[in-house]
Amino acid sequence: MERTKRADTERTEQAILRAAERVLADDPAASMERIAAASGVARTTVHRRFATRDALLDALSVWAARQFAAAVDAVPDAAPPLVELHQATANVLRVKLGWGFAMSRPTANAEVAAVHAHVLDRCVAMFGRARDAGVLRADVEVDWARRVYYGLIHETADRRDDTADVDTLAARIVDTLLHGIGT
Amino acid sequence: MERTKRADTERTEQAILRAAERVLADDPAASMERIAAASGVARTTVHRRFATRDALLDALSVWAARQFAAAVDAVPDAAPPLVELHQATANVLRVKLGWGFAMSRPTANAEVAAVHAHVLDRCVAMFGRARDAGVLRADVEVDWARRVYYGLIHETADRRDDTADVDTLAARIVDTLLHGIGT
DNA sequence: ACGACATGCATCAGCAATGATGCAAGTAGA
DNA sequence: TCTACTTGCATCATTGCTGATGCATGTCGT
Repeated sequence: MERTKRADTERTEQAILRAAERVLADDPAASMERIAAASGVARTTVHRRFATRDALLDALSVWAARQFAAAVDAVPDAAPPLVELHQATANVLRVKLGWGFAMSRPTANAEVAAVHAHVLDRCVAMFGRARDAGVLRADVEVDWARRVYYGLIHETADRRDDTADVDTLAARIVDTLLHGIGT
Repeated sequence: MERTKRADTERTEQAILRAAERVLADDPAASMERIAAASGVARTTVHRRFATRDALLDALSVWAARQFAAAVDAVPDAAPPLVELHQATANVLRVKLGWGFAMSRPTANAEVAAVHAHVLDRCVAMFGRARDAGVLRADVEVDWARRVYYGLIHETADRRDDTADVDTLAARIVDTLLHGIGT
């Protein structure tokens, strides 16, 4: 079923996906034409690689989801909660800085949904460990905690004019998440 | 230049704007057809009231911006920082829960830009007063504080399945903003 | 080097959304 | 009530996007 792809095919597909992310982040309604132009290929080539516009968006989401999963799964869950939190944040930021559009796009794709569910599980588990370790307040709803965390990451990843490195950004997120900005 | 509108014209325009918010929040690429249907008017009527699609989106943004400005300006800036913060949050939430799409949409409209700039000014001023009153840490960058604040409001307004009332939501936002979710 | 495959280009068909208009019926406001 | 305005309906033109295909040229992998 899965015949090995030729190297140039692979390169073309990557170029298209990267361009799609870039262009669509700027304008979610951008046409295939513009994506093709940004990829450096002809529009017909895009259609040959991705049968329909939906198929392209789907592939984009799947591609981003896989990197997302990899970033999350690369974090050792045996580390101390604070270390784990920082690592996870930094890893996710690294992916989200480059694939923000693809990662935020709602999709019906099963694999993407599975990844998000899996990440959510790990996130909740991580917060659970943090709470057990006394790092998190016990009276905060888990769902709200998670939303605040996602929100901070989103807010940080949205501005790529930030020149700070990923670890600095992650540190700021974790600090704000835990202590807020009040005295 | 500004002839007084007939009452039914006014009603129709309102209905269209409300429907547009509702429909576009669900699908930002929805057609005029769908918006018209949701408004309970014919598609041609929408075109009579708003010459082009852009004009409609623009009017929608302006309408939301005015309510936004009103919500912010209704907060007395002589109140104690914590009270002011809570009031502002609740007022903005009230508007944003119903006009989230229109308020988040990027636009080149001058009036909308002016409103956002004005709100930003008031926000920064409010944070300044809060800091002077010892409510905010002095070592936090103002811009980051503002982004976290906006992010929390956004995160809260995104889920209207929350049955909690606006004041409860605002209280949670302020608490999280100031103290985070850590111990 | 050779066969298989990918690409660019030109070109086509189809479609859905936009925007406009004339006309008859309804409604607001004085 | 009378006038001016608004609306719904039917209809049309235009436009921009999508998706497909045939052919010549170029590139990959063995």
